[in-house]
Amino acid sequence: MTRIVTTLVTVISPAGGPPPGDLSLRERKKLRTREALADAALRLFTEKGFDATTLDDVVDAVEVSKRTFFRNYSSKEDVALAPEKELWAGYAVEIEACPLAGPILTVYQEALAVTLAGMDPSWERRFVASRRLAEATPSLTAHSLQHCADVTRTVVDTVAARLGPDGPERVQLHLPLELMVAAWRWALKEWSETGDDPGREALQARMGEAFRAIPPSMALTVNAG
Amino acid sequence: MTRIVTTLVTVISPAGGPPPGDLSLRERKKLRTREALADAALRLFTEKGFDATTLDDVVDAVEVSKRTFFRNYSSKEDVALAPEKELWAGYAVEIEACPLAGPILTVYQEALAVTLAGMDPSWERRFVASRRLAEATPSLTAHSLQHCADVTRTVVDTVAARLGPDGPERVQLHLPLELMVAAWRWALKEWSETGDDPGREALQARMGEAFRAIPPSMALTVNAG
DNA sequence: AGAGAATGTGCCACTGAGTGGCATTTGCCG
DNA sequence: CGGCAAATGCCACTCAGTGGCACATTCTCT
Repeated sequence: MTRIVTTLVTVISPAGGPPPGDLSLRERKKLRTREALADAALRLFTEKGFDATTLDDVVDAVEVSKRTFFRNYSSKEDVALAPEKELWAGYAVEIEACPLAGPILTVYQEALAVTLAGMDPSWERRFVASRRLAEATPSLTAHSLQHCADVTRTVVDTVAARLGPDGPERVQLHLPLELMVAAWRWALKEWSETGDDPGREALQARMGEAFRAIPPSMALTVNAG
Repeated sequence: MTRIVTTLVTVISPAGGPPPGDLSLRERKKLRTREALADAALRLFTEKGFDATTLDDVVDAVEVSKRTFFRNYSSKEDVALAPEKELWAGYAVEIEACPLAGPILTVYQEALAVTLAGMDPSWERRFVASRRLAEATPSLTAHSLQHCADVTRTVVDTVAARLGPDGPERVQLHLPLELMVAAWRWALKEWSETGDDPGREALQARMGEAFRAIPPSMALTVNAG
C-alpha cells in the first residue's frame, strides 16, 4: 500500500505576507477537508441512506483518517446536520442585535426571516439534502430537535439579558419561541417534501404560510364527538 | 463459574386453571424481568450517571443476558425514558376518546391532565428519576424530544380522523399541540428541579401554571434596543 | 534561511452499543 | 407424556466514538 502524499505548495502570495482572506494556509487546509467531509457525507448519505453509510465510507471518500473526521465533527449526525446548525448559529447572532420591539412572536419570526435571507447561496443546496435526510432518519430528527432546544435556550437567555431584569418572565419568552420554531419545522417539512426544485423563495413562502397559520390555530375551536 | 438457575415454582393456583390477573406465568415472568431491568437501570443511571453506566452493569445487576435486555427495550435510552413513554401512550389512548369540543388548545391540555391523573401511583417515582436524567443527559433529551414528535404526529392524525375530512387543516391542529407540549416540558423542567419531594400535586400545579402562561405569552410585546 | 513551537494528521488499540444466528431451556396445551 | 411456541443465553460481529502517541506540516521569531 502506497501512501499518497499531497503537498500543497504555496504558489500565490510568495512573499509570505498576511494570509489571504484572513485565513492562514493551515486554516484553509483544515477548512477544505472540513467541507470535503461535509460534501462527501451528504452525498453518500443521500445515495445509500444515513444508516447504511458507515463513517469509513465517508473518510475513505475524502482520503482522511477517522480520527480527523472526529476533529471536525462531533458525530455522524453532526456532519449531516451541519447546514441546519449554521442557520441556527446565524439566528443566535441575529437575535443579539435585532430590533426588540413589537410582539415577541413577530420579533422571533422576523429574525429568522432575516437570518434565512442572509445565508450563503451555496448553503441552500446542502440544506435541502440535510433536511430530507433528517425527515427520513429518526436519529437525525432527534439530534435536530435537541439542537433546536439548545439554541432555544440560549436565545431566551439572550433576549432576557437584552430586556434586563425587569423584563417579562422567561416562560413568556420561551413559549412564543417554541411556537415559532414549531411553525418553522412545519414549513420545513412541507418544503422538503416538495418534488424537485425547492428554492429559497419556496422555503420563504412556506415559512410565511406557517407563520400566518399561527393566529387562527390558537383560536381554533372544534366540536365533535 | 457456576450458573445460577432460578426455577420459579408455581405455588399459588395449583390446579393450573386460567392465568391469574389475565397473565400467564410466562408473561408474568417476562414482565417481571422487564420491570427489574427498568428499576435497575434507573437506579444505576441515577447513581453513576447515564453515560458512565454500561449496559453490562445493568444486565449483570438483573442477572440477565444483554440479548434479553434488547428484547425488552430498543436502546439504552429507551429504558431510561420508559416512564415518559408510558405517559404518552396513555395520552394517545385518551385522545382517541376524549370529548372534542371547545378550543383545541384546551382539549389538548385537558386530555393531558386526565392522562396524568390516571397514571399508576408507582409510576410517579420512576418518572421523577427518568426526568432528572433526561434533563441532565443530552442523548436522553434528544430521544425524549423525538418521541414527543412521534406522538404529536399520531395525535394529530387521530384528531384529524375524528373531525372528519371537513375538519380544519392539519397545521391548525399541529401548532396548538406543539405549544401545549412546550408548556408541558417547561412545567417538567421546573418540577424536576424541585429540591427533594416532587409529588404529583406539585407537577399538576406546575402544569397549570405553564398552561395559564400561554395566553399572555402569545400577546407579549417588548420594547427595547 | 533555520530552529523550535503549535497545530493538524495518521495509526492503533480499545470501549461500548446494538444485531444476527443458533442451540437450549421453559412454559403451554393437547 | 410429548410436541410446540416463546423466551433466554451465548457467541461472534459491525460500527460509532475515544485516547494516546509518533510524525508531518505550518507558523513564528530571530
